[in-house]
Amino acid sequence: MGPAEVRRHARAGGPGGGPRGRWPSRVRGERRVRAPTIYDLAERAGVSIATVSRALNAKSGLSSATRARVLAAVEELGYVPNGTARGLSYGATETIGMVVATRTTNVAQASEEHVSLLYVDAVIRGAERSAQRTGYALLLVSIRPRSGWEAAKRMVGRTDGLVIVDRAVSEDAMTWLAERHPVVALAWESPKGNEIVVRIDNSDGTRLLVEHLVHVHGHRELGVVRGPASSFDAAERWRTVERTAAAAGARIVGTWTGDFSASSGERIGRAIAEGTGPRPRVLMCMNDQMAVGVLNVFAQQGIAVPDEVAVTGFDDIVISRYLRPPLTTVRQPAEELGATAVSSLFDLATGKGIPGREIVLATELVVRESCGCRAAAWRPADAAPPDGLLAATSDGAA
Amino acid sequence: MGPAEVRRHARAGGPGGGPRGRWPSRVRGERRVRAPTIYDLAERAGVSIATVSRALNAKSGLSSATRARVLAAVEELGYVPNGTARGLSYGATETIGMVVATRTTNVAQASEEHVSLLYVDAVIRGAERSAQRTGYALLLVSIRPRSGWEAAKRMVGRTDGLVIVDRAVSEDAMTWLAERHPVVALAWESPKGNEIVVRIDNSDGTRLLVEHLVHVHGHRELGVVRGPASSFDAAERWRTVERTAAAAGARIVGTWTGDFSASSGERIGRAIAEGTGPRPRVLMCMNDQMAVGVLNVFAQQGIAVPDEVAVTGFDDIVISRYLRPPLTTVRQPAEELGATAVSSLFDLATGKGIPGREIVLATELVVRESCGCRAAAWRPADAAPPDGLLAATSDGAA
DNA sequence: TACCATCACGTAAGCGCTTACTAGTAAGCG
DNA sequence: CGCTTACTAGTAAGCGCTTACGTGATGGTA
Repeated sequence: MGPAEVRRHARAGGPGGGPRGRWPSRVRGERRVRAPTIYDLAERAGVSIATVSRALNAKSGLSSATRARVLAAVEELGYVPNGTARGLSYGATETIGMVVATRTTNVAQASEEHVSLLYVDAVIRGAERSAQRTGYALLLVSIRPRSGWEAAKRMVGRTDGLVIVDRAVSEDAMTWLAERHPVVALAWESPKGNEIVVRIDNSDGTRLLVEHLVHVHGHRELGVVRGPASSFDAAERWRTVERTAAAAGARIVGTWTGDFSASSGERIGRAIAEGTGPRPRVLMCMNDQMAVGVLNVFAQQGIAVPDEVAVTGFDDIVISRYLRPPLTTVRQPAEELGATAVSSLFDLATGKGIPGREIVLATELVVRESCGCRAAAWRPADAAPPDGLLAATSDGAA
Repeated sequence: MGPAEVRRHARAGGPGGGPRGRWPSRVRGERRVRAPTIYDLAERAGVSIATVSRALNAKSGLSSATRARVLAAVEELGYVPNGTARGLSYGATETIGMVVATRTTNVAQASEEHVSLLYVDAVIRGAERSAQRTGYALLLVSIRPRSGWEAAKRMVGRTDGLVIVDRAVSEDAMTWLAERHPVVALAWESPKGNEIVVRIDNSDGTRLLVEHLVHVHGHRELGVVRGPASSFDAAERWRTVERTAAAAGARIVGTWTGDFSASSGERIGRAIAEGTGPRPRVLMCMNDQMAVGVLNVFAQQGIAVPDEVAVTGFDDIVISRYLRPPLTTVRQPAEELGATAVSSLFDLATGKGIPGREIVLATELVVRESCGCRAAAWRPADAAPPDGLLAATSDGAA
């Protein structure tokens, strides 16, 4: 076995290539060598590149001596496989794309918007965790309001599947994407095409919350802060409030419409505080962020929560438990949403997943104090359930 | 010019390849066609693949008629370039890797840890935003405590540069990485190798905070909740507290050591609340998360903040402004940190950046109410600066 | 009218890797 | 002792794209 001929076509400065990356290999005294390839490894170990590849990928049909020789060369040269080349050859990138929407580019507004991003951050984290478990990486791309979905399109050629979060693209775009790539949509209406939809059970959580307010606290008149008309979640929650309230014998005495942001909650809170009419005794906000805004204004205006007005939210974002009073809300399992999205993508890949399927995750009533319940004791970072009052599942049960 | 011969080497089921991805092209009735390549475009438009490539990349030397023909074919076929192939050929992936550390995998503990992740989330967001501006995507990888840095290593072969957040890898690993890839380290000590370090000015912010407590509120005795010994930030903040306190004529009357988590803050808060000795009148927590824990315990135990004990933090995480009382802290520009990291990476690429350089971002004192200042009025989502008392920059000034 | 830029496009090599196919060799068997 | 079988390892094609070179056609100039 003559030591394999190596160094093919002597890199005649032809097209493509050069050292790894377009990036200059030597900038201002920086020392960075050309990244070794399997050709270098092969030369070093005295084998062919096929053998190197087999050794690297732990394929069978190799003597352990040869394998050891190759792995030694890997150490000596500090070899790292070129994922791009691997992906091209192997036919899979081992990457999952995550497309999220960014509401604002405005830096001044950024800190305000942070609050609304907490939810997406959690989804991303869950997805990353799930992807990591199978050795995949997450390619993150955000889409600005007017920027179009070109960025999402480009992801098709760079990933093995796509997770679209929360209306980051239009319906047409979704269809286009799902026609040619495995796609999972989060918080989307029922699938029309190949995409798998993962969302939460808005109606169950909303129902539990309404029933808690009516049956435990005896409220018969509800105020509601609705979400934007464009939101599927907002619509579903509102529908359920109407239906459940009627069934439970309660009346809706006032509605306000926000856009899911904390500042819209503040606007509404101010309107209520400064209004002359009778205030509702309870204000159901259709998400936590608006509740945060309302709570802030009420604190400022000296309106006691929950004694004068009870306030509730929806989502259970991280900050809700740290508010004063801690916010009673419905937990939406954001991390699990992300994790489920990724595993559904894998299912789609292995043929186990059913295109066009819909997966609904359970929500959970989280009773804290803003509804009028009293925490009997504290547990780390959160309130214990009020003493015996409620039948519904409480916070931290998991 | 005879219409170019197309469809080379008739795909004889050879190695590699097949339709895009390892993923089956047809799962349970799902319709997904083989992704069109430039060969398909070339055939459709009646030109060669070189011409297609030139049209796609807006190169010159093409008649506008030909270009239009190619672009029409793109629309008709729904073509998306294969980023992997492009990356391999072009020599750049147009992707930036972001390596972050995950503290826990434990799902039950997850909600507790969320708080500590807020900071990293913000950094990621900033980086993504910055990358997006130049058409780059972010490849996100997290590293678990014991998982080793293999994942980071693999990123070298899949990205054009790496951002390492907050000690996600060891020093040796950092050196190894920086030797063969453009690397920016966040919250790292001074660079020893090629890496560029971006961090915040811990000492300036800490100094302002100490001086505020001493000169504005007249505190002469400070309690300090220190961070973990392993943290560079914690050490620097602590050093500055000691130095500045001495210079300002104040004494440190007690120190406790936490690990930067909210739960360690609760532990310490409990120890202080239940302890028999005299309580410090002010407690400087070296990050916000520990302050959150302290505040929670104090609320539970009926200790008035700031009247009995003033509490301060460091970081200005999102929730700090919504705590009761709103937390006085030092703002660390997390998003800017991420954005700066990415732009430094680009600088490194274009030769403008200096390897081994250190970039320090300014911090800002954020006076709210937990220090004893009183908000005169509220502004959206935050408190206005206390009336005339302070010289330091206040929150929301931007 | 011969010649030479210029333009528009085609040809083909090569990016680094995986893998089907092939070949050589040692062991097993009648 | 010739022949099959099982390993091990090499050869080369091909993944989809970019781009250095070539090559006709065109038009301008001497």
